[in-house]
Amino acid sequence: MCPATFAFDVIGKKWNLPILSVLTNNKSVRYNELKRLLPGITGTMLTNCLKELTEHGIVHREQYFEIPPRVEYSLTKSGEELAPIIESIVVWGRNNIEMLQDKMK
Amino acid sequence: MCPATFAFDVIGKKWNLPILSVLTNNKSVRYNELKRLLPGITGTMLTNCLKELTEHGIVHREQYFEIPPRVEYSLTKSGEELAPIIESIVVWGRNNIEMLQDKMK
DNA sequence: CGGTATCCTTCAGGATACTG
DNA sequence: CAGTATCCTGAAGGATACCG
Repeated sequence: MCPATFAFDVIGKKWNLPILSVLTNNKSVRYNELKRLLPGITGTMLTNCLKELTEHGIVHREQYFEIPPRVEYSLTKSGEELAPIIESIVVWGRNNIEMLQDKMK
Repeated sequence: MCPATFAFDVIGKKWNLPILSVLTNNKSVRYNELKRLLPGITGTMLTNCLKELTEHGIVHREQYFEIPPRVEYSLTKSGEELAPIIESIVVWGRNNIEMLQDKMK
């Protein structure tokens, strides 16, 4: 598969950027915490996305066998390399939305 | 709307990154040329995406009233600011896909 | 050439209930 | 707590035909 296609698929999934954004701003996040920080996401979607991101080596899943169970999600090395990109996307969004609003006036 | 949400929506649409990627590598592209450079896209989708990107001030549409008609699409100032981001996404994809393939071995 | 209009299909994503 | 399993809906996306 073409690297660009691979990257565009990862970046271009509805919930992936929001999830990665949360993980960029928090060292390690639990499942339900992640869900709380992502208003509108359903459990099914969160699970699917995390699974895919984990398989792609972008997110790390650490399971602690305690009662009650605890699972922590964090960025892998690959995921951390994505962090500055996500940051610049947010910055771009901030600049661009201002331009749009100026036009509306 | 939150700037991050706005940016994630733009970036997170299936065909937007591929389209912007083509426009990043070509100063100005015609409709059918764009379609040819994006294998798999349908006319409907290309039209919808271009319309939305134009409304968001990311893509510029220049119409020449000739016979036969000619329409050129290019990046606006906002769109050009996105170019380095797209480039770094592609670079990230190239590095990451290698890591994935190494794991498969 | 560069679309639009129309109708159709598929699957991403959602709701709910249940489990180790 | 952190999921699975199941079923379901709607909207993203596709195919086709036609138009300025």
